[in-house]
Amino acid sequence: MHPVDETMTAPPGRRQRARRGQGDRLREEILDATSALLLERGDHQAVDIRSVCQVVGITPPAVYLHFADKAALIQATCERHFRSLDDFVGAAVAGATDPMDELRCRGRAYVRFGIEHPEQYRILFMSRQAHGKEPPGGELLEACGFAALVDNVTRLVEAGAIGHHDPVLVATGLWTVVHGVTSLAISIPHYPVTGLDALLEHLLGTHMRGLAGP
Amino acid sequence: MHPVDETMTAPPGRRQRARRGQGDRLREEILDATSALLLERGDHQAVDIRSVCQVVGITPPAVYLHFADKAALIQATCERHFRSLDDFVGAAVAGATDPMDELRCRGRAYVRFGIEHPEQYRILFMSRQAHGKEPPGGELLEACGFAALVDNVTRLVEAGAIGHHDPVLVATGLWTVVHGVTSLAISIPHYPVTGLDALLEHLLGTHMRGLAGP
DNA sequence: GGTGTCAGCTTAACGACGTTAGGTTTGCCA
DNA sequence: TGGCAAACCTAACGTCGTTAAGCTGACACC
Repeated sequence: MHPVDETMTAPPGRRQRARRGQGDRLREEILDATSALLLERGDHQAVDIRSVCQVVGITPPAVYLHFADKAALIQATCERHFRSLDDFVGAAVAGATDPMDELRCRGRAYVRFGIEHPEQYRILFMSRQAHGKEPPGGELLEACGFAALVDNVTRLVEAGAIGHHDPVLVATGLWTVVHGVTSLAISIPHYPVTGLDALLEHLLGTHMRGLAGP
Repeated sequence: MHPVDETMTAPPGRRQRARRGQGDRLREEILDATSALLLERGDHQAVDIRSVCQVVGITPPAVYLHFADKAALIQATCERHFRSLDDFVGAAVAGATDPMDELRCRGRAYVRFGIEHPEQYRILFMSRQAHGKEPPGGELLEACGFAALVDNVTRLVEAGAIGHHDPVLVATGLWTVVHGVTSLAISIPHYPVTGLDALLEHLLGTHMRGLAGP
């Protein structure tokens, strides 16, 4: 005699408890559910703990066994999601003909990834205390492929394609530009009036020309 | 016989009701209180309606006679605050020697103003639905002095200092760059590693050089 | 096979917040 | 001097994040 018909669609209806050492499996399930709800509702304020729990099939306090609070949950969700940014940019850069072209591909891919995942981008790069006590060389920069960007710039400097600048400064400047585009595109409706692609190409072109100078 | 000693410090203790046609006066007082709390707590989520009411000396429902909801209140507070941006930039530009220098002053002033009022900047230019159904030529652009920026660029084009570009495109690009700096400076601790002034000058210099080209 | 233990949850509830329905006071005009 | 509407209050609802305290079932051990 079945106490409950378990042939139904999985989640709503009590989840079976994890095995002894498998407590961390729930953590991943919570992240999955949060990710889905974040995508569905497009706003982390609209994602509430109780909804997440309903999807997973647990009760609210169980969340706090794996995450300190809601902010930590949302943050972890976005960080996990953005680990794929590096791969995404890497794939976009694969067909680049030279370091200069590579840099442009990098910028285009970054902006595209950000715009395709606006809420995650907002939380990671536009929220208040996103990376409160992170050390200067924090993992956020790695998450957004900053090391690869610096490497790209360094190759350009060595090739003599751009003047003798500090690669870190140049890379930070480039990141700032593409972030500016991404950030405004996410937040401001009807931005830019002139068309996003046109603006991005204008910015990349202008910036590259400026870097090539003295 | 006094029901309550009204010689105390004004706010906590019932506010006297406004005159017949003066209901809008309360609106301004609510905005003042919200502004102060926003500055004090540095986070619009930490500013709650009840605290605002306590400062003003009213009860929560009175707020809803003047603002649709909390978001509208916060939004109105920031918009009112940012009306001074245009003046601030204008003052910074007053001593400029030529249109090119003026443009740099404009950029520096914009970044400075944003960083000095981070929470307001975040709400106005980095929040989700900040300007939901605004028409393309919305008032937000005016608030940030976009018209003056376009004018500045137009003068540069006419003077032959930069190539024959679309002034609106160039202005949008410049706005994007300074917004990128401001936005990251507000959100990311330890940004930029190379120093904020150095980065801003690098970006402005690079961009200007790029604009001067073909 | 029984039994103790502890990871892995649950039940129940607290306190704060945004918001609303409905009442009450007060200035002003006829 | 009434009446009316603007201006505000009282009281409460529902939701949310979060916590204290208890249950339960998988596993190690005898």
